[in-house]
Amino acid sequence: MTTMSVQGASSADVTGQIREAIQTGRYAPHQRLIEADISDQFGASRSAVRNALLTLSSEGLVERMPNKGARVRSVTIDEAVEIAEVRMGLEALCARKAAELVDDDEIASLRRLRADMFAAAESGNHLTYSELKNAVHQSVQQISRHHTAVLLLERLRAQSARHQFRLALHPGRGLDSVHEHAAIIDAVVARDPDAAESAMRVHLAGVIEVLRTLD
Amino acid sequence: MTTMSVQGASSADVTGQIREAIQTGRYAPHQRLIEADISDQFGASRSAVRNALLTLSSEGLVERMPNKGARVRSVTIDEAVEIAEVRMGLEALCARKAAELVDDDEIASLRRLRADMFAAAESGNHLTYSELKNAVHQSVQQISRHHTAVLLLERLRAQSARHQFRLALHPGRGLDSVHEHAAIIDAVVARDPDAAESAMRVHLAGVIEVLRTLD
DNA sequence: GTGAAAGAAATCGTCGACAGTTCCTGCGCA
DNA sequence: TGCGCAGGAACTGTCGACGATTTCTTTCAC
Repeated sequence: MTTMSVQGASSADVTGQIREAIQTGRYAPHQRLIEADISDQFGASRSAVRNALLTLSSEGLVERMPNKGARVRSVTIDEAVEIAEVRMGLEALCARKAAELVDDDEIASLRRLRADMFAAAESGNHLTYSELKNAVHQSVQQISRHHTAVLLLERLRAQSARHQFRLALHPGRGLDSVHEHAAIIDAVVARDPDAAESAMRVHLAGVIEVLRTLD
Repeated sequence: MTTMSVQGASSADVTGQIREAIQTGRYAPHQRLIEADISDQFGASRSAVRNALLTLSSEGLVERMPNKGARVRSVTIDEAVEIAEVRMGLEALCARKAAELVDDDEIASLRRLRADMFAAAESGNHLTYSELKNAVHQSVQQISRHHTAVLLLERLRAQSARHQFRLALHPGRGLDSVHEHAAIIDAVVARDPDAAESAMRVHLAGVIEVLRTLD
């Protein structure tokens, strides 16, 4: 191999890097994203960056104004509430489907998750507890086998990541939350679609409630 | 202006043209979309076409395999059912919000729509009747002021346009459908969120039922 | 000083060319 | 005949350059 490739980071790589920079806050909300600057920053061509911004725009992480450039999309509280409301509809659907389709292995896995969650909650380990809560939602979605709903939920989660974070360190929340998540698991494990959908709705209604008071 | 622009159709134009070609069936489902061919066909540059395909892929109208090209996405019956299930969740949310937020002008407009719909149904005018049914859904979504849900519904509708079409000329359907749509309107006009959500769910459950038997 | 207009700078949008990848085809060989 | 393996055709992917548009700055008349 004598001819070294002169290509920098490819389109897909750059997309990932920018996405991470947005989600970790290295690029602040509402910050302008200038193609030339970013391409320097990552040692990629401007086209690669341009494509990345196009992709991220379709994911809702970036806002683009024709001829005026892109900026990090900042989701207002109102929008975060809208997103949570849509999530409620979609996750309710997933919970129902999950209760219909869950198999024995998945039931075992959910039971383990439930136990771990209680353990983490009692030992006050907030970080792993938070991760386990997310794992509950993820599991339910996987079990539902509903590709369309899961895809949309993924995108919505990315968009509201920032608010999700603020929510996580909201005081007082977490105690009810354990039982809400446990109720979801119990309903799915019991293969009761109505109860599963209802438990998921109760849980997300609580989330929306807190979101509304956030400021 | 002495220097004529040599630019062909721009990215946005091409996107629209290809989108239409897909939705009207000029590009058949599963047909390969070769960038060079299309750029000839529309007198546009290959980059313009490429961007268009990227956009349409994010809208779910086109499928792209890395290094292997794009093709018209063909939505299977199973996927169409999934999409309809998600629509049920989202439109139920919109119906609920619409019943909460509807103002007097919108109520008047809905009443007119209701009357027109019955008139078209009785006179056997299938084409305008079908358009009016769509108008009901559109109106409810507009009234709900739920940008997030409306945006997602728009995309889903584009994806399942073909099945929507087949559904329209399904025999026997249309008679119940009138009353289902009327029930939705009545509930929103009565400002009854629970009834509105429920009426919308009943209607879309019927749609899903028919979809499942389609083949 | 103020405001409009001209000019310059910054940035996005588009293009054609070339590089890289996949897929097909035909050839040699068992 | 069947199989592997060049070689080439058919595409997609990436790049740097140029053109268009917006935004900032300067200039000048009133």
